[in-house]
Amino acid sequence: MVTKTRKTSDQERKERTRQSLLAAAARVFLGTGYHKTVISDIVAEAGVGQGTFYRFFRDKEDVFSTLVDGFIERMLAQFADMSANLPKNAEEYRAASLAATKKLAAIFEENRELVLFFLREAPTISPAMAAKLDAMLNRFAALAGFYLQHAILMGFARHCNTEVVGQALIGIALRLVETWAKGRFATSALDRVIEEIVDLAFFGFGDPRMRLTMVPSGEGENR
Amino acid sequence: MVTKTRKTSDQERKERTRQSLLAAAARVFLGTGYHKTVISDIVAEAGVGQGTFYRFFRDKEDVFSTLVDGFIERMLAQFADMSANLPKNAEEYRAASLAATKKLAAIFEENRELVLFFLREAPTISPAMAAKLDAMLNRFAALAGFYLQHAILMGFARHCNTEVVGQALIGIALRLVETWAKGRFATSALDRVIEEIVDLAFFGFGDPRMRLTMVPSGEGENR
Amino acid sequence: MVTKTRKTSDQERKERTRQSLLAAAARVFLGTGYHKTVISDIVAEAGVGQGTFYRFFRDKEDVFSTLVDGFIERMLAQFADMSANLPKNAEEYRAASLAATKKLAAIFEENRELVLFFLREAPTISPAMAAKLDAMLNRFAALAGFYLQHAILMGFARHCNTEVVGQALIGIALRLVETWAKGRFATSALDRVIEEIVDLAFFGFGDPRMRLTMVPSGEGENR
Amino acid sequence: MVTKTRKTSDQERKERTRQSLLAAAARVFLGTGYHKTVISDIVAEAGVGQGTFYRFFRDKEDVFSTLVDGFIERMLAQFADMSANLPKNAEEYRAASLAATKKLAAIFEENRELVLFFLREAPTISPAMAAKLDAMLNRFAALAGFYLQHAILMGFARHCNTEVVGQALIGIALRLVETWAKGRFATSALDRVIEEIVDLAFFGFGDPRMRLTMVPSGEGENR
DNA sequence: AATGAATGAGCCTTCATTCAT
DNA sequence: CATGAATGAAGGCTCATTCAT
Repeated sequence: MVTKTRKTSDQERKERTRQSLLAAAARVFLGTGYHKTVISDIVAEAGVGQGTFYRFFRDKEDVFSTLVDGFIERMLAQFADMSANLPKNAEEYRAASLAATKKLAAIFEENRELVLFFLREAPTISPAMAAKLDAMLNRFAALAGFYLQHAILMGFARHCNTEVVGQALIGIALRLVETWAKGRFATSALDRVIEEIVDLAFFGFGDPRMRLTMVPSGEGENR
Repeated sequence: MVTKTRKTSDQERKERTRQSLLAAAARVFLGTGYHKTVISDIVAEAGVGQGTFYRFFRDKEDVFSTLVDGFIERMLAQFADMSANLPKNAEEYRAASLAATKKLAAIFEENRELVLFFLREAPTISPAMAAKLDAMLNRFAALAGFYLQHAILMGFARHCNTEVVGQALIGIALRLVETWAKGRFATSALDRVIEEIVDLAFFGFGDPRMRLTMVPSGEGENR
Repeated sequence: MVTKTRKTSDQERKERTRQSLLAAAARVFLGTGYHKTVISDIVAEAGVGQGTFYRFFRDKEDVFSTLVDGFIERMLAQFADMSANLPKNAEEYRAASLAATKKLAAIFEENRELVLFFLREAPTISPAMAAKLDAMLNRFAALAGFYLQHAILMGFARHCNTEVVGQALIGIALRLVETWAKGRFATSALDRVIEEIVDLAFFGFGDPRMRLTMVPSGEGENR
Repeated sequence: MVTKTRKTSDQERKERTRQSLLAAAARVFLGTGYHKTVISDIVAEAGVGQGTFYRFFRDKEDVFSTLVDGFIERMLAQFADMSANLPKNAEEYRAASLAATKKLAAIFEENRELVLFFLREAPTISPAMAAKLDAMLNRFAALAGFYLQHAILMGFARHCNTEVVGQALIGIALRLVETWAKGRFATSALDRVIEEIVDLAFFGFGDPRMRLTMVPSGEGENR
């Protein structure tokens, strides 16, 4: 007779197996790369039987997808509350931008390998997976664009195409993540790099004196 | 005895075969993706026998690598002469940046699929291929950094970490390439997008009035 | 959960599969020759799937090697106890030689094809395999040499280079095995052939009267 | 117009090509082993085109066979005259045996690698090739048997099965060739080894005193 | 006659997937 | 439910052989 407790423990054991498969898959994927990973690597790493894999996942893409979904979920959760309090002035805006960037960097530091792996491999796995990555990046781009839009409306950012700039900011982040991971910028502390690019985003690299003449709507400046 | 004409025509035939394999490989890679492509796809597309492939290439990676080398070579050739005449003032600098970006965009437009393919797949193919892509991007980043450095010395760019900014600019370019390819920015013309990001690079998105207070050396501006 | 019985029966099934592959390999090797045999012949003969072969053996040489190791092991086991009781006089020595030769012949009769196959093919398969055969033959040669040495010391064999003679005896055995297998000596019974060569080994074919003059230490004989 | 000289030189060139293919094949076979040798190795070694091979030989076995035929022919030529003068007494018989063995050894020394190669590989190449080797060895065995028969008839060899002993002698030769080639017997000079085995053949290793009692027809000895 | 580019049959090997226990 | 033995489809690669030049 199957008691309720028995059922529960069965359930729990099953879930534990599933988790160890997921964890094993993550480790193997990171070490070997998605395309070179074979199912038997995963089950060996997880210490379960070959057939067990198929009780939980359809195939390699399925387990990858599951892993990725979890990651994206955690990722977006971190920024879910961000839209709650919008900056009220330029100072706050810059501070919020700096904070958001640092938060992003922190998340990246914690998940360094997984992030890089996902960014690099997702586009080559399947259209579905590529779309998932794309959707995530676009959400971030849209978020940045939304803040920028707000700043423009509030008058503490100049008028610009927020869609383009939003994507550009994501591009900066992605490239710096890659470069940072490869150990370039060795001399600069991460915080310095972040400030550097926030400055870039706010002020560009142009000489301040130049812009007086170059920006059409320049009359506001030389008051 | 082998006549000279015989040898020449053999040589030519061989080269034609090689080229048709390369072209076929490019087409198949783009359509199917590197990892899902099998050699028999390529030879079928090229209309040659299976064994013929191995007369020219060691394996799939070899043909990919050959394709990529050709592309990188053409790419760098386009920018080889750029360092010849450095901009002499801010105006020229901005014009040169705009021109370079447009040139890059034009090259991309011509090789749209190959570029995207290389950017996406290279990191997952092999460490060697990843290194090749990385090297190319770093060269561009260094080039941008070098120009920026020159501008700073000339006094028409503000002082900043040229290494970081160089990479950031590459990031912007990569992300916009991706986004553009997916048909976003549908409403904006390519030229507008380019101007937008060159402006971003020069001036940031910060409100010009803001920087008066935020940039320490701001007094130079409102004299 | 895996029960102990499950594990046991799995183990047994696996071993049975392995054995049927080994047996099939032996049959196919003998019929087709090592070099012309292909893996698919073996699996077809064994009645298992193509992939199954690779669960047990690395390649063709591996299965051959396994087969050979088993054979050598059985072979040497037969002669392991031989050194226990050394002959105490010439009579015993001759009897022991006859017995050993007959035993060898019996083993050969039982494994006729495998022996011939191994003798013929091993040298062409790989240096490792050639060395294995060589080692086995040298062990037999050394064994024969050792007995001869003992006989010389005991005074019932004339002094000679035991190393050379040991190898010569192996040579005789090998050649007769080959010839016998081909059905020559059809008229003579195996036992007669064996006696013939034991006599050859003991007395040579020279006329007894001749040796009186030819052997330097001949004075012992015509007392 | 094709002159006679033109024809001749064409003929000669063709023959030279054929010879260089044969020589190249021999070198490659010895270095690589028959089974691992591929046609392209041979043509590369010979410095001719791939197709040229097929103008002279049907396939790999054909060229091997040609090589072997030449070798056997030369081999047998060396012993063709031997039957001319048969030994007239035991002394001559022994001397002739020694001489023949030394001649054999000399031939072997000159063609060491080719001989070993042929002995080892022939049985695994095809039944036809195995038969060729077998036939050659049997001819030698028959030759030895014939001499022995003659000696028996003349009364300077004891009565024995000449067929068996003939093969046994070949066996001794083959085994010593193998062993000698591997560098064993390092201490003994070749001539000593040869004398050793001729003695073995004539007298066996048995103690001369023993045979008085053991050979049934022993009374003839101590007359 | 000689060449060597091209070919494709054929073998090896891997690995996702099934299924009896 | 978990297992792992067994499978065979699929793809890589080699190399003997052909044939246009």
